[in-house]
This record gives sequence, structure tokens and C-alpha cells, in this order.
Amino acid sequence: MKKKVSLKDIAQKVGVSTALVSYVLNNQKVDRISKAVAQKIKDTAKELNYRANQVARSLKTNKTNIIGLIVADISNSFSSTLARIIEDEAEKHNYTVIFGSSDENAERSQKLQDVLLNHQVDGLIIAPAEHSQSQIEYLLENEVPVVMIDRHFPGLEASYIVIDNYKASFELVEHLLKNGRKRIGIISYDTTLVNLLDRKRGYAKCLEDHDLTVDPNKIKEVGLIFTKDQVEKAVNELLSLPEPVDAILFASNTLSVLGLKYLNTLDLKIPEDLAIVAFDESDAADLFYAPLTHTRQPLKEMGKLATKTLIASIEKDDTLVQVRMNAELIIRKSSG
Amino acid sequence: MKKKVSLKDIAQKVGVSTALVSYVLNNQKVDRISKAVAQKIKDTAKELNYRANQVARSLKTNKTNIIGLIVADISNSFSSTLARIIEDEAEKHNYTVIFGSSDENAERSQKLQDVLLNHQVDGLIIAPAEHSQSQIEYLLENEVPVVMIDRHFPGLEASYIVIDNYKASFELVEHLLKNGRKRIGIISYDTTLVNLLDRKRGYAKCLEDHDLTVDPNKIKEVGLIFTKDQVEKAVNELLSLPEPVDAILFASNTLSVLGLKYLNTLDLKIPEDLAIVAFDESDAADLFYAPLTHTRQPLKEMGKLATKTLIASIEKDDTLVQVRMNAELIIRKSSG
DNA sequence: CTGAAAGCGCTTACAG
DNA sequence: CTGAAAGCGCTTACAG
Repeated sequence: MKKKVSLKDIAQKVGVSTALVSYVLNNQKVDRISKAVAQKIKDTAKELNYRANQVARSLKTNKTNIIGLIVADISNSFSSTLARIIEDEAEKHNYTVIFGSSDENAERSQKLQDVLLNHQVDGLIIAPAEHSQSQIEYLLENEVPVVMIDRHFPGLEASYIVIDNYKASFELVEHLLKNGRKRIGIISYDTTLVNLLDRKRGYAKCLEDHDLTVDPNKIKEVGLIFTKDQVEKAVNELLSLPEPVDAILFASNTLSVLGLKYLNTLDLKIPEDLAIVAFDESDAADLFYAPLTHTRQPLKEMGKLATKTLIASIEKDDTLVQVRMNAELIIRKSSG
Repeated sequence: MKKKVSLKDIAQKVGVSTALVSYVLNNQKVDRISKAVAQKIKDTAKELNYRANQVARSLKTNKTNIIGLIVADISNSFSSTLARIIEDEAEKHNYTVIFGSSDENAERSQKLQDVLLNHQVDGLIIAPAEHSQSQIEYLLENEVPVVMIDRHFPGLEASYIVIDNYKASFELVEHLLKNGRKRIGIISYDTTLVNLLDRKRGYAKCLEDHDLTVDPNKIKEVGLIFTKDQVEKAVNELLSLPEPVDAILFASNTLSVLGLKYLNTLDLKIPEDLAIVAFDESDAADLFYAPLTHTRQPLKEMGKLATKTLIASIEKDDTLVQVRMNAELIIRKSSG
């Protein structure tokens, strides 16, 4: 790379101190600097194509204006949609975002967090992986601004923006029951992440409230990654019970897409033979011949609020925001 | 944020110079430093939970180990898939990625590029927006490592990794012709981006080669963003020609999904009444009742090569890689 | 084997 | 109205 022009270059050319140049280019002490000199400095900066070295500034000010974002997988539409919303909100406040994908793996997320902290990010927005509570605790102990999104660890004195997964799940099941389904299966993940546990709880509670038994055989849990075969197996098992399910609740986007792809290969008609409901949206679920009844998370609000909360915390150091938003039930054809 | 521990803290505690601490923690001059002192330094670093300040290091070394990535829109699956591949490859080489979405807008991408350069990224991977050639030229003049991906500007002495769009498009049309389609429409973008012009060229050339006239009424171009209504209008126009089209080529992922959503509302059967082919993949196109015949870009290879090329250029300063990869034609039900 | 010192490019109290 | 100077936390030639 070519030699970059520095404050010093401008100072020399104009014949003033670097201090003055710094003040002028940062619009500081405006009233105390002669218009003429200020203009000359600005002109010279433009002429030399000056570009402030943010790294040097950061070292001095202890502020990078970079937000670290840790998601499960940036290539997943849930994560990337959130990333875009966060990017836009961050930009409004003059922050840039540096990201990493944890693959739901605590080791990876630890490494990512370390790298981001080494880069002195001003704060972090994290969709925490399973077993990563201690990583969040580390941030809290070191007073690093952080807000969790999508999932959180109950009991931590940390900001988070999530949805009411329990309620959303309850509503999906209730809707199926209203539509006359009696044997509802659920395919979720084998995990201790609260958001997913809440989805299971909502499912079970709704059945109980309607005096139905919660049958462990109707609850399937697959791995958080590399789930394709497991989803197919789970669907098969639900369909080959002595009394096969007449409805399936998929606990995520990814699961429903995998499930639908597989169901497409079977000789089954949705919703006649099987009703489907799912968490989250996707073009795929829209284009499926029986568009999916699903839960819509207010991603825009979540992403914006998370970013605002983080920035407030970075800039004022005193915010604790714990929000559980309501998801919306979107009823379409797949639930019969 | 809490006070961080620095090299100096370790040096003081151990009773050595910061230089020595720096050498030890960076595994430099290993042979010249006494094992005992080295071990003590390492232990103390661990004990104090030392975290290297990458910003300070960057200022000194003029290297941030950050790659800037500018895509059209990180929330779009094409961009986010690429982002993930780049993330993984970058990580292997010890780089992190900071990203921004240009929305296909040259002003936005200029601003993004400026921000990323201010942050002293070591290099940039860019899917350049229309009319942003001068931005790339600026990078070249200033010897900032850069590689373009997905699109490029012919004539620039810059690295790029793209696919042979002309050929891919030609093949899609040829496939439709082989399947007996006679009146093939195309829906693409109103843009000067070469990759899309090439898709149009391939379409036209294939028709000509088969002694078919290229009918301007069958070529529809919509805006690069906010395209929904325009796609619907374009589909309508193609279907209400005196001699309606019997096949449509969608020039992107986004276009095909919008198109299929709309076609779903019409009383048309794919592929019987209308054949569909498209660029790029998506879950949506997979799940559609007539899975789409499409062009598959080797995204993995492209992303990896782009990242490797960029890093080589950062670290050796002498690589020019211009690659036009072959896309694969995936034949499925939608083309009849 | 180890340390003193310079310097990366900024910002910012302080002095005048 | 302006400048000299210190310092952010590192790295790295140089000297011993």
C-alpha cells in the first residue's frame, strides 16, 4: 500500500501544528480558530486526499466505533436478516460491524469473542451459543457492553432482546387444536438453549391445558447442526407411530425447510393428511404449495432495539434492557 | 469498560522490559530468551488475563488483519452465503471480516469503502455496485489490495472472481429450446453491470444461433431494488403478448422468487403452461412444486479463491488473479 | 540474554 | 488564536 497522508503532512504544508489540524478536521474549538487558517487546513486536507487513521484515533480515544456481532451462522437467513438490520442501525450512529459465526459452538464463539475483543470492539451483540454463559459473564465482569439477542441466559444481569417463545409456541399448538388436530408432534433441537426449551414448554403446556397427554414419542429433537438426516428420521418416526401424528410443529426455519423438502418426497398432502406449523418465515415456506402457518418474529424491532441498547450502553454505561417481545401468529394454508 | 491489562503491567510484575514481554508473547527471538523468564512472563500474562491490544499493534505494524467486505445486501442469501465462505477462509489465515451492504448504490458503497479504509482494513473484497468503477480505481491507485467478486469492470488491472455469465445464460436458453420452447422471455435488471449484460447477451446469442429473432418485447428489465411490483408487471406483460411467452428466464435468485410468488397467484401450471429457468439457487426454488432448473454458481470456490487471492495480495503484493468460473446447469422439473 | 528508546498517527489538557 | 508535549499500547531496530 502507498504511504498514506497524515495530519503531520497537512500541518507541514499549511505551516501549523498537528494539534490545530486535528481540531479543525474534527470541528472542535471552532470559535477559537481563525476562519482563514481553518479553511486552509480543510482545503489542504481535501487536496491531499486526507483520510483519518481510525486505528490511531482508537488507540488514543479508547474507542473503535466497531460493534462485534456473533450470530449462529451468517449464511442462515435468520442471522443475515438480523445482521442487516443491525448494520443499518449501527450506521446511523456511526458504527461499523464486524461479525463472526459461532455455529452454535461454545468453543468457536469463545474464540470469536476473543478475536473481537482483541480488536477492541466497543461492544457486542451476541446470539449466544449453548454453554456460553461463562463467556457472557466474562464480558459483564469486565464491563464490556453486551446485549444478547434471540436467546439469553436467565439470571444474568445483562441486556437481552428475545421473543416470548413460550407464548408463541403455545399459540401455534392452540391454533392446531382449534383446527381439530389431535395428535400433534414437535420437531425441535436437542439443546439447553432457553428459547428452544420455551418452545417445548409452550407446546406441552398447551396440550395439558386442553387435557391432552404429552407423549414423549411425539417430541423429537435433532442436533443443532448437520440436521438433515435427523429431521427426516424424526418425520418418519412421527408418521409411523401406532397412531401417527396429524400435525407437526417445526421449531425453526431451518427445520421446517428441511422437513418440507422431505415431506415433498412422500405421498402426503398438506394440510389434508398432515398440518404443519413453524417458527419463523422464509421464501421457501411462502412458496410451498401450502404456505406455512408460522410465527413471525419482529426482527426489525429486535435488531434495532438491540443495537440502540448496545450503543446506549457504550455511550452512557448504565442501561439494562431486558425485553421479551411478542411474536405474531400468521395463519395460512398449511395448518388446515 | 474496566482498565485493561497491558504489556507494561506484565513487565512491571515480572520485572523485565516491555520489549521482552512482547517478544515472548509473540514467540519471537525464542532462542535468545531464557526459558525461565519466558515461562514467568507467560504465566503472568495468563494470570492477569492479558489480551493483546490489536489496535496498538495495528498502529505500529500498519496491519489490522481485518478484511473489508462490501456486498449488495448481507440479508440476501447470495451475499450471506458468500460472506460465510469468506469468513471461514479468512479465519484460517487469521483475518476477521468487517462488512457493509451497498444496496447496489454507488454512493453508499463509496461511503462504506471510506469507512472501511479509515479503519485501515488490509484489503477489500467487493461485489461492486453499478457506477462504482472509479472507487475500484482509487483503490488500485493507492495500492490497496482488492478483489472483485460476482461482478467486475473489464479493462481494470484488478483481480476478480466471477462466473461465465454469458455461457451460463446461453446454456439455460439452449436447454429451453431443446425442450421445445419457442417464445422465451427474460426478466433481468435495468443496469450496466457486466454480469447482467452478459446474461442478456447469452440469451440473445443463443436465440440468434438458432435462427430465432430477439424480440425486445420479450426482454424485461426491472430496477435493482424494490423490484416486486416491476417483476409482477413484467410477468404480466410477457404473458399478455399477442403471442405469449412459453418460457421465462429469471436472471437472479431474487427475481425468480418474486416471479414464482406471483405466478403462484395466477391460474398457470409450471412447466405445462410456462417453463421457468433461473440463475442461482434457493430453498424456495427447491420447494416450489416444480423445482427450478437453474444455474449453480460455484460459490464455495469463488469465495475461497477470492479470499485467498486477497490475502496473497496483502501479504506478497504481487498477485493478479482474473478468473471466470463455469456455472453448472441443474435441470429439474420447471423447464418441462 | 536483556533493556532503553523511538515511533506508529492521532487527541487533548495545558500554557501562552 | 495557536503550539509544544505527553501519551494511548504496542513493535522492533539497536546497543550492550
